[in-house]
Amino acid sequence: MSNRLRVMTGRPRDPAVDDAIRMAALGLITEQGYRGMSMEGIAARSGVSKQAVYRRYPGKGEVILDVLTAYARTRLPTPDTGDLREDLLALLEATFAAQRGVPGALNQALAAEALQAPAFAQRVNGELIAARRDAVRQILGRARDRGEVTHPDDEVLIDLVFGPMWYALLFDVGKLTDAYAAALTDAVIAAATHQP
Amino acid sequence: MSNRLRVMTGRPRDPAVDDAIRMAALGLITEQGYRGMSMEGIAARSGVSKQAVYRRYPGKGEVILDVLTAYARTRLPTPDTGDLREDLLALLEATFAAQRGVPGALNQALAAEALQAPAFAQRVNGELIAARRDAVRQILGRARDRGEVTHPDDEVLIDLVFGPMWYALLFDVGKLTDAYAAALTDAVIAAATHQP
Amino acid sequence: MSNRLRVMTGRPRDPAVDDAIRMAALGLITEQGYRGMSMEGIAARSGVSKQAVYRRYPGKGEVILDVLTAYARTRLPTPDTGDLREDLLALLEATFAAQRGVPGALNQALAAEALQAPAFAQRVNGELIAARRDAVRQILGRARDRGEVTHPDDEVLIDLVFGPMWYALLFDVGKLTDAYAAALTDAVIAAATHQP
Amino acid sequence: MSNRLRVMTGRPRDPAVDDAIRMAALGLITEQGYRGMSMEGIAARSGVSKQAVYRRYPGKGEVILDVLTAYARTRLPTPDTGDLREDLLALLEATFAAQRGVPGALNQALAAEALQAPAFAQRVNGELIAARRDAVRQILGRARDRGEVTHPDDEVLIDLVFGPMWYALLFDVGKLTDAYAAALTDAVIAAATHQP
DNA sequence: CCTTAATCGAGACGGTACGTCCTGTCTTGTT
DNA sequence: AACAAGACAGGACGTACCGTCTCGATTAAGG
Repeated sequence: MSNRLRVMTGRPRDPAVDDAIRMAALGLITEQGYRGMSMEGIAARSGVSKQAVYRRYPGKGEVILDVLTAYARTRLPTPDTGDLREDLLALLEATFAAQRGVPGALNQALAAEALQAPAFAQRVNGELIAARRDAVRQILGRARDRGEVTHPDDEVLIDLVFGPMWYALLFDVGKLTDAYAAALTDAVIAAATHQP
Repeated sequence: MSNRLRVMTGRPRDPAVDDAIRMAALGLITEQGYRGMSMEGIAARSGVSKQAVYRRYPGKGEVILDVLTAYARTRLPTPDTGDLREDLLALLEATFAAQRGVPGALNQALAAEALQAPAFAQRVNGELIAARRDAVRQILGRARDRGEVTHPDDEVLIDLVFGPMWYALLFDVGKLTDAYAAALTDAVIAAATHQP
Repeated sequence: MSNRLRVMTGRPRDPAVDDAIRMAALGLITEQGYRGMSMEGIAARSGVSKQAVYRRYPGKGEVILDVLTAYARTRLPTPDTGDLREDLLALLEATFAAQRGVPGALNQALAAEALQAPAFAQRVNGELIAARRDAVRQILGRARDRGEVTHPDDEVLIDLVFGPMWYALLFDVGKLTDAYAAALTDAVIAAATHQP
Repeated sequence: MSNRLRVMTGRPRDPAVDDAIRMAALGLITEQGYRGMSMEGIAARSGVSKQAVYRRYPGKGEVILDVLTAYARTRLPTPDTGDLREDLLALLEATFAAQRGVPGALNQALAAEALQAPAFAQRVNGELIAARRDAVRQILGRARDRGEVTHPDDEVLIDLVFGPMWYALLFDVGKLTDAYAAALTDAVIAAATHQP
C-alpha cells in the first residue's frame, strides 16, 4: 500500500546539532541580547550550517521559544499548600527569581520577536503563556473552592500577576525582587477577596 | 558665564521636513507595523534624504518616541472628580481606548525597540513612562489625602494599572475594552484600600 | 603535504552571474564612462545582488581589470615578420585601433582607478602592463639578435612606445590614428638604431 | 546708464580665504592623495565654508588646477643654451625633478579628475599642457632653425618628451630620475635628427 | 550489497536595510 | 556681496542578515 504512513528514511538528524544550536542561541542572547542573536550568528557560533538551523526552526522566534522551553522544562512547580497567600507567593518568588537570570533575557527576546510577528505572538500565547496562566488558575481555583476567592473573573486576577512582570522586563527595571513578589501577592489577594 | 546656550547658526531646519518624517513614520507603523518601519523607508516615503532623518534621530526608536510624543501631546488629562474610582476609571478608559487605535501600534513599536536597546529603554522610561505614572500618582495622592488609600506603596499600585496593558500589547490580545478598564479599576481600588 | 589546494566546497559560483556583472560593467563604462560606473549600478543593471559583486571583486578597479582582461584575452598578437619596422607598426596599429574603441574606454577607467589607489596601480602594472611590455620586448629582442637594435636599454624604448598612448588617453585627444602609429614607429626605430 | 560695466560692490573676497583653500587642498592631496581630497574636506580643514570654496571653483578639478598653477608659477624655465641636447636635458631634468615632489602628486590628481570629466580634460589641455608643450616647441624650433632637426612633425617629438612622464605618473613607478631624463633626451634627439 | 532519501558543512544567491560620506545647492544671520 | 554654519536631496559606499538554493559528502534503513 502506498498510502501508508510515511516511514522515516534517510539520514537521521544529529542530536548533537540540536544541542549546538540551542547552546549557541542561548549564548548569543545572554551575552549580546536579542540584537546580537541572528540566524547567521547561531550557525557560525555552533559550527552548524544555516540550512541545519532552518530545517529545525522557521525563524528566530521559534529558536527562542524552543530554548526557553528546554531551559524551563523541569521547572514550573504549582505549589499546593492549602493557603492562597503561600501558594501565590511561592509561585511569584520562583517566577521573578527566574526573570533575574537567563530566562529573563529569553523572555525579553521572546517579547521582541512577538511584537514583530503577530502570528508568532499567537503561538507564544498558546504554548507558553497559557501554561503559565494555568498554573495561577489552578491556585486560584483551589482557593475559590475553599471559599477564599470572591472575585468573579480569574483572568483579571491572572493579569495582575503577570502584567507587572512583563512591564518590568520591557523597560529593564530591576524591580522583580522577593519583596516585590510579596507586595504583589498581597495586592492580588486583596483584589481576589474584597470584591464589592 | 561661559556656559551660555549654543547660538543658533547655519540654515535652520525645515519644519516641513520634520512633519514629513513624522507622517511617513506614522504611516509605515500603522500600515505595516514595526517590521515595515525602516529608516530607509521613512526617507523614501517622505521624500526626504536619509541624512535629514539621521540628523534628527539617531535611530528608529527615537523616531517612534517623537511621533508618539507629538501624537499624544494634547492628551493626557488627569481627571479630578473628587472620587478615586471615577478618576481611575476615566484615566484607564481613555488610556485603553487609545491603545485600541494608533497609539497602540506606536507603543508596540516602542516596546519592540526598547527590548533591543537597553539604553533606549531607559530613555523611554524617563521621558514617557514616568509621565504616565505621574498621572496615576497624582490621582492616588489626592485619594490618599482624603483617607481613601491605605496601601503604603504607590509604585506597586501604579504597576497594577499599567502592567496588564503592556501585557496585552505584547501578545496582541484585544482585551483593552471599557469593561476591562472597569474590572481593573476595581482590582486596583481593592488593593489600595484593603491592605492588611 | 599540508599545503594542499583548498578543496572546493559549498555551492559553486554561477558563471551566468560572472557574465552578467562583466556585461553590466562594460555597458556602464562604454555608455557613461568611469563616473557612471558604480558597484551599485553594476548590481542594479545586472540584476545581481551587491554581495555577489563584492564577493568577486574588492572594488571597482578589479572589475575593470577583469573586464579588460576578458575582453582582450584572445587578442595580443606578437607579430614576427622578420622586420622590426613591420613588427612594430603592426603592433602599434592594432593597439591604437583598440584604443579608439571599447578597450580605450576601459583603459581610461583603469587609469582613473589606478591614480586613486597606488596599491591597485601596482597590480595593474604586474598583471596587465607587464604583459604588453613583454610583447614589445620580444620584438625588440629579435631585432637585437639580428643586429638591428643598438640602443642599450629596452625599457626606454618600450616607454617610447606606450607613453604617448597613455598621454593621449589621459587628455582624451583623438590622435591615436594609423598615421600616428607610423610616425611613432619611425621615432622608436630611430632611437633604437641611432644611439651615439 | 544701466549698460555700464558691472561695478564690483558688496564685501570684497577675502584673500586669506583663497590661501586657506589652496593650502588645505595641497595638504590633503600630498598627504592622502586624490581619494582623500574632497570639497568637504577642504572646507573643513581650511575652516572655510563650503560655499566659499564653490564660489571660487566649480569643482575639485579647478581647485587642483589652480593649486598646481600657483605652485609652479615662478618655475617653467625655457633654457636657451644654443645646444639642443643641453636645452632638452635641462628641461627634462627640471620637469622630472618636480614630478618626484609635490607637483607629481598634483599632476596625478589632475589626471584622475581629467579622466572623469572630458570637459575638464580639455581645459587642462588648453591651460596647462599647451604651455608645457610650447616650451619644448620653442627649443625644437630654435634647433630646427640651426638645421639640427630634420623630423617634420614637432608634435610627435613633444609626445616623446611628455608621454613617458605621464606613463610613469599613472602607474606610480619611480623612474623619473636624472639618468632617465638623459636617456630620454638621447632618444628624442635620435628621432629628431635621424628621420628617413 | 546497494539503492534511496534525508542529513550534513559550505557557501552562493537576490533582497533589504544599515549608517556613513560626499556632491552641489540652498538658506540663515553676520560682517 | 562675502562669510561661517549648516540644512537639503541625491547617490554611492561597504557590511550585515534574511531565507532560499545548490554543491559534494555522510549516514542510515529497506530491497
